[in-house]
Amino acid sequence: MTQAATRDEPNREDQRARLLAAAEGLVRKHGPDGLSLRELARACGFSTMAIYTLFGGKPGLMQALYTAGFARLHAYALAAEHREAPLRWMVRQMLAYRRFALDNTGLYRLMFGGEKRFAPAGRNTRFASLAVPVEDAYPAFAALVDAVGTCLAHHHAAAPDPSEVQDLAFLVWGQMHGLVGLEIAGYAEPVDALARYHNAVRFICTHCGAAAVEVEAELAAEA
Amino acid sequence: MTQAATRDEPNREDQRARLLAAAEGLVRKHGPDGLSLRELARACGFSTMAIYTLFGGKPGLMQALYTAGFARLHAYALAAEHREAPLRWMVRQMLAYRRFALDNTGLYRLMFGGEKRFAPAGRNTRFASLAVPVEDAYPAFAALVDAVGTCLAHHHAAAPDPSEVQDLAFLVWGQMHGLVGLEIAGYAEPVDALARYHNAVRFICTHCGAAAVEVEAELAAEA
DNA sequence: CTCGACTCAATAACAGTGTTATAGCACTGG
DNA sequence: CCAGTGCTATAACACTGTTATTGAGTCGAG
Repeated sequence: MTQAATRDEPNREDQRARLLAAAEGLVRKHGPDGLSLRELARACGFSTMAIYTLFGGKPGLMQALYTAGFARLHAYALAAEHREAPLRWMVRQMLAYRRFALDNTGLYRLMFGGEKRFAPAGRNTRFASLAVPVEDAYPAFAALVDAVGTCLAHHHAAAPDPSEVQDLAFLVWGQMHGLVGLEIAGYAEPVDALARYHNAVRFICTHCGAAAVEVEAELAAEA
Repeated sequence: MTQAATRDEPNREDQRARLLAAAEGLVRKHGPDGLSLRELARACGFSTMAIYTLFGGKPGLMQALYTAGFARLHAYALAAEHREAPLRWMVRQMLAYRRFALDNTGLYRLMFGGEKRFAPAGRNTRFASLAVPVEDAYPAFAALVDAVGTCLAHHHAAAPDPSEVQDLAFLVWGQMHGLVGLEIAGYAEPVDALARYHNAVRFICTHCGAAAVEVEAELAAEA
């Protein structure tokens, strides 16, 4: 049977978690491409092979970091939720996105760097379920769509068209991702980047129908 | 004297150009991180050492690709210039940005991937002039500022505040970079990405004061 | 023309990477 | 208690960027 010697399951999960945490630290320090399996194994006291049995190799590890990153981004988005005040929700949502990116630069670059989604190199069949999942990004994006939709509905009389909400949410995502990406890549001093990000928030919120003074008040409240 | 044996200068420049072109091809195929000095040297018939004498090592080569990339982006921007019709200029400028990114995905990722700007690893003093030049990006950005400024001035009565133009141009850059980055990273099908990019063009141009039908006409003309 | 000096390119070596093959350990099921 | 199996550690392979060394070639001075 394949179930023969599963050993203690919780131990396996703990090891995975420890490796993932350490890997995230290394990615934070050296960037997504500076992650070395040997250094990671040394830092955790394991051998290099443990990573292969637990993740199936480096692509599997990257994949795990990828999904963990989107889970955390989703958590940031949920923490910013504020259904009773749609405008505040919107502002907090946008600021939370940038905060996530700046707090987790390594993960962010790994998620959006455009690597061909970590296709495994070897012929290991056990971890063939990798390579593809853009869908990990969906929950975080759905939260953004939610915020944009309620904000639009709150400031306009008629309920907005769902596809229009999707389109606008994607534009907002693009705006946030672009500014944050430029900031991370070093094309703006942090103070300028913050001011420009605030400009983007103003830009989008007023487009949603919010009054300029209200937006300013929310920005001041979140500062 | 240091001028002793400069050998034939044009030959050196030719070799640099050949290596750069081949390197760009490899970056296009394998991504910025998949560039191998040995493979590059093999493809050009040189030895690995030639890259060291001509570029000072891999960081120097990356740096050369970086500046070449921004020169080409600037060329795309200049080709989109259309001073007599500010709105058309604006639309063409934005579309040219995306076209550049899609035509030169490898270079684009190298330019905006956020690598710590190619600091040389060894203690080679001859190529110490590397690491820093964010300024390579300036000409391309200046062209964008120019387009945004004249478009704003054309659709508004009073001449716009220069700093306001700069801020808006940076927002536009962020919007373009974000959408293109998401597209390159695989977060949108090409057809959806194009439609959303068009949405961004509409969004920004109408914000500049252009009439919706005019923008639509320009988009149709450029299709 | 000849010879020293100097630059550059090619070979090979070093430290590092991901991955794989081989062997050994620790454990469970009978 | 023993066979069998999953997991790990050691070592090897092919590859990377970088550096040291060697050898070939060119230049200018005497």
